[in-house]
Amino acid sequence: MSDLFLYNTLHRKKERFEPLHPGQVGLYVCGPTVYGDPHLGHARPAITFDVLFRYLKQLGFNVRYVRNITDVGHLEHDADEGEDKIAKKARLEALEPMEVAQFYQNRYHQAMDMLNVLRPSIEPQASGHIIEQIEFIKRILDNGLAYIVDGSVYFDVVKYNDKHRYGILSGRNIEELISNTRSLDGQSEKRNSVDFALWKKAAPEHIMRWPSPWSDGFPGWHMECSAMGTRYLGECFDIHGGGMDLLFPHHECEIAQSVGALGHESVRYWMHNNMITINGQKMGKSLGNFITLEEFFTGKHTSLEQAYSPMTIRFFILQAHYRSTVDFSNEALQASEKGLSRLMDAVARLHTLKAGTTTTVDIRGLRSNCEEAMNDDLNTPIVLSHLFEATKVINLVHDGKASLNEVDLEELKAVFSLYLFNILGLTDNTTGQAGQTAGEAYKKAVDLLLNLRMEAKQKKDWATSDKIRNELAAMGIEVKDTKDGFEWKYVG
RNA sequence: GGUACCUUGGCCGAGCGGUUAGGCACCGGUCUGCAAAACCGUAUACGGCGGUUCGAUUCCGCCAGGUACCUCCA
Repeated sequence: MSDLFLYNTLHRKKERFEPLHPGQVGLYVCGPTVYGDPHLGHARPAITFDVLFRYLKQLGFNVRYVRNITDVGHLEHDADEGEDKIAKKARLEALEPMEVAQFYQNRYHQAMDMLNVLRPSIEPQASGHIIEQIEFIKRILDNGLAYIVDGSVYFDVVKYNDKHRYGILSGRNIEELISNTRSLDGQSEKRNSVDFALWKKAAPEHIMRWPSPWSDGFPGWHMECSAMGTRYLGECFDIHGGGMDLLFPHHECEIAQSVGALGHESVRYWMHNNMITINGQKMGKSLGNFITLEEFFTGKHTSLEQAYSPMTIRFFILQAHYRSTVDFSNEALQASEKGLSRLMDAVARLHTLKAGTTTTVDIRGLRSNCEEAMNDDLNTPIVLSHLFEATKVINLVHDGKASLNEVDLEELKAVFSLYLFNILGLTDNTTGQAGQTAGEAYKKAVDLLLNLRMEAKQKKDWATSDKIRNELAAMGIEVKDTKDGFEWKYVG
């Protein structure tokens, strides 16, 4: 079996993945800031790293997957006044900040569950790790790489850059950054524009605040990931993931903080998923062009021609490689919906196939082809293309135009189950929902009706036969006639 | 302005120095009481101009167009 290669943003190339400790993988991914409804942009990293998580486990690694919940910090852009997002939203809605954070965290979990994204091993909240963050800042201060101004603590990027290189991840150099950074209005306590806050003193009206050696305040933008990553995965760990938009400054600052506190880098492989675009432009909160996941699931958004199921969204995302941008459009989503349905129909059909005495089509390479694609930096579109090739085989066998022996048939079932369900995490929610809730009795009832229809057809009683089909269709049950019987599924 | 990336057939989207990606749509066919669906099959491509090479969509240069980051953002 070949080795797993992952694209490491730090070195801008694919590298063989070798964990720090054999058999163990530490994975950290930047999670959501819980101050708004989850949108399509949130789905991409969640699904990308969900697939990585699933695949690493499949490879036999013991994985600890940490994905944070940002419920404090993150200064707002016009907020040199020192107001953070959570607090601002809370005041608008006259709620406790933690109430707001909890609400959106729950919403996030709901959406992710629907997308069949597995929960991480640990999901730490920034607000629950203020002590760790303070300790982390202390270490940076002890190393002389931060300074205190009126109760706030800033990282001294210029000083850091004397000994280390600030910009190794994003490929920027500090001189250009200094000359190009727009000077923000108002006071700056920072010695240099490139410096960033480790701790911010809270303004009097600021309600999210914690005591610290320096002031009552809150941690800076980038601190939580360094502190919590170190806490749960150690001073050095394997993989850190997140969206490409976090590459700079967020991840660059994390590196500086870690080196500043620990004396060495923490992360061995940096992975970044690309953005989802809408009309060629990034779908983002700041641009106001995002569509929430709930809007996708219900179809209630002016840009949407219809509702799209969570699995359609998941499939749509997996059809592109995670490092490419994906352009959203109704057309593309509808194509995904049909493609997914074709795949799922084939799986359902697969379990009705009877083994033949001989095998006339070659499916031997399927498993290794899928594995090879996954090992090549998680090339999920290629995995899907192989599964579509196998779909063709299933259909041929179903039509009696090819046959598979017992061993090959079992292999085909095993590979589909492994890749489609376990690794890509797709589920069959077209037939699933009604079938699962109503159970076997419901299925048998439909089968009974359709058997009656078969009898009517044999008597050429087209009126009865059409009536059964049409009324079932009205209830959302789609009937397809086949050579020697029927197939049906609930389409809602 | 700085940095990085992208440009593939009607649409989406992989990939690679020489061999069919795949999906959706289209067209042709099979099946069918009808219809729908389903299934099978064919076709269409690599932004422009140069260069390297026996050969480039794939490597290099230039040009055009686009995107992202440089400010919170997945």
